[in-house]
Amino acid sequence: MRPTTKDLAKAAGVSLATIDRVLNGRSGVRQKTVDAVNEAIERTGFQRNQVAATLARQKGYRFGFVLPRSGDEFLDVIIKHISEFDQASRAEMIATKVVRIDDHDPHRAAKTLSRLSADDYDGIAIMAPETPQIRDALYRMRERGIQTVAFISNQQEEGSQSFVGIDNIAAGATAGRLMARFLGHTAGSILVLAETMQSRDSLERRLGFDKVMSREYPQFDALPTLETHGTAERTRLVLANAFAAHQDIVGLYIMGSEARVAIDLAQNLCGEEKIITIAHERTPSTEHALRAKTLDALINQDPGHIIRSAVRTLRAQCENRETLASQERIRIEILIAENL
Amino acid sequence: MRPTTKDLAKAAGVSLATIDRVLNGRSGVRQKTVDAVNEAIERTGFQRNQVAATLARQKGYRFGFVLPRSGDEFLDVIIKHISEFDQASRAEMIATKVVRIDDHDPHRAAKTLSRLSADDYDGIAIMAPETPQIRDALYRMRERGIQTVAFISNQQEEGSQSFVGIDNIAAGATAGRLMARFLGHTAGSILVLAETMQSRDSLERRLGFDKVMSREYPQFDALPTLETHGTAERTRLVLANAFAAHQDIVGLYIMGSEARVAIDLAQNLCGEEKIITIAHERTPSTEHALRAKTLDALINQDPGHIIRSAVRTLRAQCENRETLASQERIRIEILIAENL
DNA sequence: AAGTTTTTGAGGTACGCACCTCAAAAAGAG
DNA sequence: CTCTTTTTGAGGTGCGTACCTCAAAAACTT
Repeated sequence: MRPTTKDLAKAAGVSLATIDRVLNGRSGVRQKTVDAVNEAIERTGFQRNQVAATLARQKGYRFGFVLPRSGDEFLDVIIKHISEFDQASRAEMIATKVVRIDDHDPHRAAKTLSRLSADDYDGIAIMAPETPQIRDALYRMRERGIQTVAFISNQQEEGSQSFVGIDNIAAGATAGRLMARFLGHTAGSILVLAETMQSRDSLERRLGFDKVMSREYPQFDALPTLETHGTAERTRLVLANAFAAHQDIVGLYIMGSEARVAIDLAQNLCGEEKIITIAHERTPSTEHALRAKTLDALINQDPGHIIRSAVRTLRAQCENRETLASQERIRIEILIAENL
Repeated sequence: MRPTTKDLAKAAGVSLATIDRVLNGRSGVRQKTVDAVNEAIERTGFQRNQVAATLARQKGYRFGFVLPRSGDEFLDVIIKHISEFDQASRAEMIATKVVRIDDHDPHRAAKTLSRLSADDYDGIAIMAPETPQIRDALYRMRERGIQTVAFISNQQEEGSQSFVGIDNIAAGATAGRLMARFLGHTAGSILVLAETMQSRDSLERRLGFDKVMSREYPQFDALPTLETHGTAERTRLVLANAFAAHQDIVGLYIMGSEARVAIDLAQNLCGEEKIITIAHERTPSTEHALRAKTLDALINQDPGHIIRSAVRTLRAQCENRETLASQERIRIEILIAENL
């Protein structure tokens, strides 16, 4: 039988109340006693029964997913998955809610964050660009006792904060390698498209892409990143200009998660010769393009896994546990028509 | 506040005892009453609190993973992941154990299965070839009240039993498409290797592979499947013969999960011209080969996901719940050096 | 040493459900 | 209508932990 708090109390030679104080980090316990209890935990191999703990807490766990207000197709997919998860996990006493923030105004975003109270949220997973305001807001949030985890968009390297999502440098490198291999022996220019190069994610993807292309495939010329600013008109404009300026375009790498317009457009502009097109994130339209062969490959991060992983991470933080890093690494998925 | 059993009792106009009887499928309740309770469940939106239920059950859940005794590298990976999972989920009152069966002797295997008691296992996930004996043993097991789920190796189509794993036809097609795209404009013969073509998994993979190759890439000649019987000697023999008989080999597709020997061997036999090699399942050695560029792509099913999914499925069956199919579909992963 | 503060213990209640017993009520049989 | 069988209700206990209160003990202060 696994030891319970009662057994632990006996083993440590203290009372249940003290065990409770130590286990839940309450004050008023001498360091000496804390050490004795921890020693007993080690010795007996005590593990808190999370099932009973969750039940006793009354309120299960309430997690918030902080997402940008303005969104692309991928965001819709994420939101759908969050609500699905919410449904499925209610029986486990885990409630998830989506909170939208103004992604173009860091001050307003930070203000929204500052209004999130520990009375309503045990933790939040945030997808937002890294700005000083948001960084500060997150810091204060943690001080308020709300756990935080960055997801999809990384916040910073410093490791002070956990992150759930893919390694974007590796994702870019993956795209680069696939592009080169699919192109085979041909040579020419490759277009790279992003919503904006302000975002760290795009920068990292580009970095990874170039690392592979420039070092190993000199026959290709990866052109400077074109910025679409997320609008259809501008996408049209920059793509038309690029095709006019370069006659030898053989590939298109769409780094942003809104690929719809670009795929359709490139299809028309490229003429007879088909170009290899690679995009990110599985959405209804990229999926359709993949099936229609207007897209050759998709680099994807599974929304379901990301969400579950974010919740597991937040929960572990709430319970002061470690997570198995191996279980939480989000895979960089390569999708083609056959493995959708 | 979510309704509890108490609320449900009031809503249905029955006592807690009756609610308990209905919820846990005990006998001695008139159909009329059962219907009334179910109607009240619908009406109030009652959902059993699994946290409390698990706690009250005393014994958490005990699941067995039935694996073949003779194993390859992939099996080792699976086992490692199961024990990792076991560690991590003890706090959730879920215990997992590995049970080995004799995969070459269906009768002994069935006998081992018949000895598994409902007193020791709430459910089992089985990875085994489909034979009448095993099918029967599984049937009887379910009668004994043990939930079952097939994993990795499918048992049958009939849908009477749940399956956690990849669609092997699609996996084969994925391999085929990648093979063709990586080969580009070259032409020639492609070797296909399997442990045995007796297994349904290999058959399905071959089927998918051929579907893509024969229909869309007539320039390639996918040779008949070579069987290695899982031994290094035979692998050496069939490969040497094949390379001797065909001078135009450009690709190698290894369908089994023991790729080590074949990769090394093909590397030596193919001479100057590099051949495109694709294998299944991530293991230390396929991972190494991928990094060393002696392997071009890997088709993988994530062991961690499979195991978690199998457990979620078994648990849902124990609790008489549905699972979200979308959450449980195992992805056919494409791995290259960049997205390992 | 007396007083003050800090630390600890003993005991309780609650969470939502499973599982048990026994008696009472309802339904069916003759 | 009585007798038997089936169905239902009332009540209890326990799972392992969180969280609370109050008093007692121990540790410092002056």
